Amino acid sequence: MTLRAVKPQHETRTRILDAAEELFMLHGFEGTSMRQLTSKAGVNLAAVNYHFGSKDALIEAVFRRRLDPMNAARLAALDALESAGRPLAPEAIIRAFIGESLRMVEDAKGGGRNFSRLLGRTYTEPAKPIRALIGQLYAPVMARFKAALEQALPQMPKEELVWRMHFMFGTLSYTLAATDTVQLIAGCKPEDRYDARLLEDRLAAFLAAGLTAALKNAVRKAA
Amino acid sequence: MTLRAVKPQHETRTRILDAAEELFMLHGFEGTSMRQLTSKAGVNLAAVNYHFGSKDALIEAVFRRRLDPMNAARLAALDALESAGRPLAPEAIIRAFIGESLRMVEDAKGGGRNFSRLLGRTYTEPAKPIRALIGQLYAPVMARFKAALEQALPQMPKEELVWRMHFMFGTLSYTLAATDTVQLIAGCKPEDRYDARLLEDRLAAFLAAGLTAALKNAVRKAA
DNA sequence: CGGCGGTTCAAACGAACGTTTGAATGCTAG
DNA sequence: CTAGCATTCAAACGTTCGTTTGAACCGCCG
Repeated sequence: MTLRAVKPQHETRTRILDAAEELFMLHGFEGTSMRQLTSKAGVNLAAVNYHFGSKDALIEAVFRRRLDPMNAARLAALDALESAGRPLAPEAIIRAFIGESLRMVEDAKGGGRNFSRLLGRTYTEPAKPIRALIGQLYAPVMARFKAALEQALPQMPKEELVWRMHFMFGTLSYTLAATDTVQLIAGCKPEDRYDARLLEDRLAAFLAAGLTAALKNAVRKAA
Repeated sequence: MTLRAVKPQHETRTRILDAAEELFMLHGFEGTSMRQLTSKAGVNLAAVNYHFGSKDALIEAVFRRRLDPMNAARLAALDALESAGRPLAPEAIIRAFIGESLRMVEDAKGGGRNFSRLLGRTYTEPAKPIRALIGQLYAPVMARFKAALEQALPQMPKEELVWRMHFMFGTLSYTLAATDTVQLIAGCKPEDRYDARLLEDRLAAFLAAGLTAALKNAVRKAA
């Protein structure tokens, strides 16, 4: 509990979390073994069970370390918007949501890029405990942003809005997870892939247009 | 090679493929064991190695069974469009691409729904051999649709189009993979989730608006 | 200086992994 | 009827899995 304790006290934990972040991203949870993980982290095999209790508890810790602050930042950004001017543009709300996560992609040094891709692929992970965890961590943010969008688009049928939000999260999560897939389409070098500012502009324009698209007849009838 | 051979000759293969489709979707490739898989399929443990050679070869077979016909159907749909009228609307091109996959989601009985979700989560799978397989299976379709969109949107910078196509595939794959996540946003019952017609209308409207959105200043400068 | 909590370590636990084997099975062709 | 072939089967292969154990190590406080 003195000088030395302050730094290395959690150094092993941090090294484990960083290694887990990268390996989970690369091979999935079930595809990553404790032996790979502890080996990459440079710690003893038993360290994970000592510090976290189990592999499942480690998974939760990996998500909480980044997701809690990120969602807090999203809510703060929305707070700032709402406290300023009255009528919120849909695109401003979208930027409040995606900005924080895209900035994380840029942070390759701090491991944010690994986590971004991990998070992106986790959205499509159907394993029950993980879905439950993600749902729990996201519920408050989801509710706030849904309310904000409902207010910004009062004429949109609620059900249509739900679907369009679903599409938006899909686009974002895929963008986070598979930035490299652009090459499959382009067939060329990446260039500015990690310029968060530019990517946010591109994505915000795309999403805002989709979100505020005119209603089709069939859809309007179903509502 | 006579009567009996026609049906049950490949019945074991089919049962394995169906079980693999569902289990890979639920637990991923590395998370699915041969023992679960053969047990669910109701076949002997050795059957997979006998009929397919290895687990990896089974994975490839699972994708080829559905993806080859689906991409052929996409190309056929685009052919039909191009042979008819000259100027193609972007939304028509989009529908040619997404229609076939959304119709597969509806086919819960034939296992198409399982495969849809498997496919959706595979887009964010970074494992090298799988990315290579997917890339190989999709390359021709990607090239054709990219060319069609370039022709339909001649004024759009090539690089911006690449990104918007990336966003589109992301939205589609997420929609296929995580149809249940709508509940996270809506917090209510699913209702018409599997009405492919309605879903295609919603998605096509969203994507067409995003694809043809006005260019932002920053983005235009970068191009 | 002695020992005490927090941490690391090598070693081992039983269970489950993908794959292989060689004998049994059942239909087909001669 | 029988020889032959594709398929199925139970059993075992060696390896790796997540977790547990008990001893060693360390800097700090009494």
